[in-house]
Amino acid sequence: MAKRISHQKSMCGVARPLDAIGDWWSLLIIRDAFDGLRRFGEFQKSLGLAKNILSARLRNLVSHGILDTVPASDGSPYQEYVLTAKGRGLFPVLVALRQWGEEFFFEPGEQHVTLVDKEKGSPVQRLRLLAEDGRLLGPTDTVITFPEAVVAD
Amino acid sequence: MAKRISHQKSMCGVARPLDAIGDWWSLLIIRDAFDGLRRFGEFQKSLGLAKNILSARLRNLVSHGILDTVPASDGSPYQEYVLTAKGRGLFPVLVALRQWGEEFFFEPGEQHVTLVDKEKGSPVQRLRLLAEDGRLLGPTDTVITFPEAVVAD
DNA sequence: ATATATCGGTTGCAAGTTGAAACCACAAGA
DNA sequence: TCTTGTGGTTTCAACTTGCAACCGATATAT
Repeated sequence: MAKRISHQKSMCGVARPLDAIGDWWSLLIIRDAFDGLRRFGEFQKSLGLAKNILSARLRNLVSHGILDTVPASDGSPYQEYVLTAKGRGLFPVLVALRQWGEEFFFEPGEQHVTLVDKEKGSPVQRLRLLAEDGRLLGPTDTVITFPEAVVAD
Repeated sequence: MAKRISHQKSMCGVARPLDAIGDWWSLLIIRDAFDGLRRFGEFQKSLGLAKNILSARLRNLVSHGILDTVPASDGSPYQEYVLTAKGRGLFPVLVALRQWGEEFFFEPGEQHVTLVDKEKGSPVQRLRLLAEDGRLLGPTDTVITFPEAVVAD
């Protein structure tokens, strides 16, 4: 089942997540879980994937601690799949992906749903990456390394 | 080559991106591109994937307008792969994934590289999602809909 | 009691994808 | 000339995907 990354060098902070959610369907399952879906059949109907695949994906997500199975909630003898804290931690990933999709994958003017602030109904801002001192950071302003203990400038 | 999603409902702002970068390697290639890698051989050495796969992935990324091929830069008769604006737009996605990975995929105390502010060398803050009026938003504070379509309760 | 349906899967199998290794074309160097 | 390095393509066995059929447990209808 595991995609088998044999590469140590790649097992960085980006590669490890991909090992858990790096396939196509998993993120869509998680997105639906954020939307409140919990039952096998709900996911299957929403996503339209084959049941064996859904079964495998759910099992994989549970084994990675992203979803958890809880006995039931409404009488039925089945289980439900709910996001763990780790799973809920994927919220920024979904938002980032969605914002990128909205910016580059829709024609200007093409009608589509978007992420809005529930309280006000107004669109959210873009995700922001801030430095420790509050400066807004872009791709060229960061580097991947061990944080310096340095304080002096 | 395309994973062929036939599901209209799924072709939302999350699914469209996944159609372009939804496989395991593509994001790692893009990550390396952010790190300054440009040449076929550099990607191959860094990632350790088979050359045919790399070739296919690069072609796919170029066809999606995420990478662009430029003739050469240092005399060699080959081409280089550079991020387009669309590709650079993936920066928040990578950051989100990395921050999630750092939070949940490393033992507390396990040594690992992280994203730091290039200027100061200090760790960056977590990505923030802000409402239009500046409130910090979490998973339960947002909903996916058409903007302004919210009904008062 | 019997038939039927629904839910949450598993199993079988055909088709598609992946990836290691071999091969190829071109250019530079010895 | 022969060798090395770069940037791929081709080949082919192994693996993954996904449709469809099946299964067992409950629920509902007759």
